[in-house]
Amino acid sequence: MPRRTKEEAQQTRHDLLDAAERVFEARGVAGASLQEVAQAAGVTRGAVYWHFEGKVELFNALMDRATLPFEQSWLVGGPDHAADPAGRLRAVLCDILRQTAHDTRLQRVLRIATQRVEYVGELDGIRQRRLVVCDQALRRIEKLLRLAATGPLRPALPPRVAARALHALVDGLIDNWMLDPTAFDLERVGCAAVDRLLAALLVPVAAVAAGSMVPAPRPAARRRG
Amino acid sequence: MPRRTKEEAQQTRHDLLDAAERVFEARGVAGASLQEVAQAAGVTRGAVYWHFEGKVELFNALMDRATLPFEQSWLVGGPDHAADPAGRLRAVLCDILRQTAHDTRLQRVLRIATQRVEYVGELDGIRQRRLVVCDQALRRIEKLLRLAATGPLRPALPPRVAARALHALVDGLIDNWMLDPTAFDLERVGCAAVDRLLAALLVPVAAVAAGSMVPAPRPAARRRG
DNA sequence: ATAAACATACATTTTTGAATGTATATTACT
DNA sequence: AGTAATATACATTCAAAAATGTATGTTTAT
Repeated sequence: MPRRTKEEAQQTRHDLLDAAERVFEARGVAGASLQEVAQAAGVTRGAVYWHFEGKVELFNALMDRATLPFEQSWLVGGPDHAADPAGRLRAVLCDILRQTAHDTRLQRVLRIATQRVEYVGELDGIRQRRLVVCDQALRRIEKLLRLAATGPLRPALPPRVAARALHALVDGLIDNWMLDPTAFDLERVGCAAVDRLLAALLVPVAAVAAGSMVPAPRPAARRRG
Repeated sequence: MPRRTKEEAQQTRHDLLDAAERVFEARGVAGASLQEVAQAAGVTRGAVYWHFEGKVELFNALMDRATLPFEQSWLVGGPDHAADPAGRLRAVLCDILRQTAHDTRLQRVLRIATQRVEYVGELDGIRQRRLVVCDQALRRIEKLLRLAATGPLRPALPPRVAARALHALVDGLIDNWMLDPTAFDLERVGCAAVDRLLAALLVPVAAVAAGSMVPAPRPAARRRG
């Protein structure tokens, strides 16, 4: 009994995206058939092909719905001009960890993007997407680091390198936690780790003048040991 | 013309694993057909089904060949009882980064394991495998941290937490670099980041007594704001 | 001679894309 | 306001391709 009202049609589209999330997480993007997705949504394949060109566009629409509001809330919004940019940076990074640890839907989409899809062919767009988000995050972190350096703090590394380190730490924490969420407390352990790295990256001017506090790590090998 | 000598048969098996590496990287594990793998190895599907039960066992054999020598060289071997455990820890972590940046075959297998396979169904064994390696690495790092703490250094965090942070940093660096190897210099940036985090994790006893050097990061929220 | 090390052929299953059918909202027209 | 016309929102059906697993054939080392 087709031709529901426009709102019902949009509801069907929404249901299809929800179903796709569940099916993709359970069976993988390549392993899932559109038959399974349709069945999980309570419709037939005809509805899928009406709303989407095929599996690729369905997947992209799924990622759009999940990541578009995501990016804007963190990477665009935020009064970075406020005082205490170091504290602001810490808050931003820890919020990401906290949000990831608590938001079930976010976890599902993250799991699909990192463990349930092959970055190949037309689905390689997911890699491009991750690169864009990564770049935005790096810019944001670097900007806050530079702002922090205008106070009584000095960066111990070039801001770009320091930003890369912070981003890699948060990314690695989330990745490891997604492999086994029972392994450790993402928010608690993660925030502690971010605190430590931030402390090492933004040192008081006095400490910089007196030399770094590194416990005698031999300098990086230039060319030969 | 079958039934070559035993060595030739083993060579065929080896060729099949090589071909699988290339095909899996190019088309993804789910997206690749055994026909393509056989063709890339210069044989037919009959040879594949003779040497392996199917795609799953082929994939597992591929991972075994790549990761088994890997684990033993880093996680088992190594005179950790030597002096300067902090320097030893730094060397181990930076060696991982250096090796990853230079070993093309390692990169290919890493890319397959992280971007070319869906962690689902029978292929979910790859997740278990990553968890085992992760656990071994954590133990090794934690052990070295404890050894380092017997000297004039004190860990600024519980060793288990500190080990998790170091591991996540290295893992995140490698993951980000694998997304776009042209984005930054893995060895140089990575070693600098490891140095900084190590410096923050292993602080001189005097600094511990005087309080941490954190630039006033508000303490992690306990329960509510 | 026998079994290993493949190649070849075949039947089955699964999925896809498209084509077609159809009932109902919506719109244009009066 | 009522009604025909049309586009919408699906369901159903179908043909074709592709991949898998197996069964069987063939050659050669031992």
